[in-house]
Amino acid sequence: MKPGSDTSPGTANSGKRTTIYDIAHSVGTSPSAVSAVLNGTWRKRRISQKLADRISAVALEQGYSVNLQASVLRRDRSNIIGMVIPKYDNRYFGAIAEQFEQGARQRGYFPVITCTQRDPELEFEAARMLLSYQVECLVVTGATDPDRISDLCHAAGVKVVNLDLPGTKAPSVISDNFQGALDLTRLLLDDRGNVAGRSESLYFVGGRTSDHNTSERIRGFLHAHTERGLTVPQSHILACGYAAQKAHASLAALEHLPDGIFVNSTISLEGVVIWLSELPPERRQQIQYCCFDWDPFAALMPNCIGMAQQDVPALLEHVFSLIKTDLSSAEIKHVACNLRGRQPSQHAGYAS
Amino acid sequence: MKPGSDTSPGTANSGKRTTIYDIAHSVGTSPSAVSAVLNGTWRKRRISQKLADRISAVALEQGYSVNLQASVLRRDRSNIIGMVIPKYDNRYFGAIAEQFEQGARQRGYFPVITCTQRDPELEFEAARMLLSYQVECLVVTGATDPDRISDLCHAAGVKVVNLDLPGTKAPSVISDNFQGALDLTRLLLDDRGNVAGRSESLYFVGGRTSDHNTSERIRGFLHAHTERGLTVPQSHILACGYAAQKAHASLAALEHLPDGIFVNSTISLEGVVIWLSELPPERRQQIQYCCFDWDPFAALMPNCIGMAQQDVPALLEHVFSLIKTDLSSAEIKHVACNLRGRQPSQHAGYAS
DNA sequence: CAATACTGCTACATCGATTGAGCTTTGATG
DNA sequence: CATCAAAGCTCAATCGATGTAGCAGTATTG
Repeated sequence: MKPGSDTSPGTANSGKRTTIYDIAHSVGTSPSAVSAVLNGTWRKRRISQKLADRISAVALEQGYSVNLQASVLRRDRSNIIGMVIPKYDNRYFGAIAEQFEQGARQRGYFPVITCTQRDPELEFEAARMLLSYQVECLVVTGATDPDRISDLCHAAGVKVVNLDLPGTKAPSVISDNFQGALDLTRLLLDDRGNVAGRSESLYFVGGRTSDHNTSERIRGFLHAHTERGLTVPQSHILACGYAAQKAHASLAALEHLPDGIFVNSTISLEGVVIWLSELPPERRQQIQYCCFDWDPFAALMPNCIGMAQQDVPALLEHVFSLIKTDLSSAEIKHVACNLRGRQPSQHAGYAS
Repeated sequence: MKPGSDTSPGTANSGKRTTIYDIAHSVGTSPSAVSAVLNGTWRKRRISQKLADRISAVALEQGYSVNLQASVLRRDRSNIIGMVIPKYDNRYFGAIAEQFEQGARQRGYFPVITCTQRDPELEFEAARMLLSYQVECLVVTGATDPDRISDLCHAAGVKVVNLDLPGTKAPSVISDNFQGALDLTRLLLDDRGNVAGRSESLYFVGGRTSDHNTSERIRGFLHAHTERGLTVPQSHILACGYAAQKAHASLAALEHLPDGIFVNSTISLEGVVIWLSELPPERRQQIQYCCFDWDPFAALMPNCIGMAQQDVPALLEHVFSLIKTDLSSAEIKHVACNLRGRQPSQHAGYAS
């Protein structure tokens, strides 16, 4: 008997958590036996059913739960899988976090997610912290500088997968931003085609040109214009960052109103929608938009003609299979988006 | 030198993570000194600046990071603060998770959040798991059976606070659901008052009568009717659970259309909005609704006349102050909601 | 009845970091 | 030159769980 050798007077459970030593003491057996019984390896360690039952009973009665810090320290595996994510409070990242947890738990991992507000320094610190907690694997989502984190993980011998934004030093799983943006832009151009006298280029709002997703979406956006013989002036690309306020400000600064807007994310869309709501109704009704990402309410707003929903289950499926197979090839896996156009009934009603 | 006594040939960093023993070996000093230097206690342990510098340099070079499992095991404090939350993917819980993390980090804690899909068994298991990771404190959010978890925590000597749904065995911080629902219902009744020939009771959609929040909101809903001399028939309370599909189904089953709906959460609202979108436009325009909880897009939908936004920063402020002061009195702290009515410009435009 | 096999358990080293209790060495003081 | 203090370290126990090695007993076999 090593720790807590003080033979406490009444119930063993006063103040401190019960350990296998306490239980061993109560039952009158050894800590090894208690450990074996409580972690399920007791059959192959030839502990009798009788002793096992007594130990289980006492453990239950004393409300024992393993100290995983000690357990993980001793074993080689921690079973912890970490995720770094920029935000929780929008549908896309919320769904990623939620489904990641589910998937991890199903596969026997304990998921720990850290939210970093798109702050590069915090991203890096969070990754360090997760490594200190001995994660076996790290999923880095929407990081501004994934490669720096990949280096950290490689040094520690920890698997990394990038999700949503690609890196060059670890395998990445991302949406097919080009194709999604292309489809979405076509949808918007088609819709506008129904209205006579409009041939100007659409506007692109939100995101940063420095980030891979934004630049790919812009490429899709431009391509859809090109294939119809339209040119997009620089002034129509408002990659003002993701924040709602910035999108709002960019639109408010325009000299004349656009008739169609490609919104780069639901975060930016919040600004767009507020801006729209401030316009006089008759002007507002002329302005259609589409948005990359999906939100159930945004999808039913009057001026929304379509959204590109990223396929979160498929993205995560790929992440987990990469983790299992341990491909460290830094390849990029593209996953198609689901194009969600407006339902006919909505089109007829809501928008009119 | 205890662990890893094998003098590796080339770089120390081959396969395994570097430990203080590796660094001690490289520098030619003791693990104690390395530990002291790397955790900042070296000044009071009288380690020279010179040695400290050498150790730091080697640690950086070898990409060392503490093994927190070992560190936490040894110290009495883990600095981990846990949260159990039902979902991430709606604005309310997303905001809670995100701001909880921020607040925790600011206060020097390491936050670990677990999402339990409103499954009572998973809630309990998740709490057990967090206890196993030696959390110092647990915030239980929206749990179906918070008292069971409180018992568990008390047995382990861990502080608990209930958030969003109250319990009887630990202090709770919740929104003032009665007042919020009362205000919201008044808003909706006022709005309807402008339209001639409507005097029927509103409908209440979503949630479970067994849960505290729902029953308080129903109480507020009923009170607002009573104070205007209106009676609400049982058939107008559709507490069908939170899921969007259930709300949709309940409304679809109605014999004639309601003219005003009180929606119990944005999750239920998703179903309501889809149901609305399926109605012919002329019927749809007659139906106004309000919703407890807030969502930036939902707030701007044509038929939405107001939302009650729970004050997440204030809720969390109370949670953290409870944790600090350690009041184990099982009191319930009520926090007022922000009533967000529709802006005039929206009213005029979007809804018409 | 000795040799062997098997059952049922315990002892002890170990994981990596922390920390109270020393143990040298240097410097200052009487 | 002894004496004492302080500076600058190292030793070794410890946190709780795990698992290998091994020790008693009992049952089986020749």
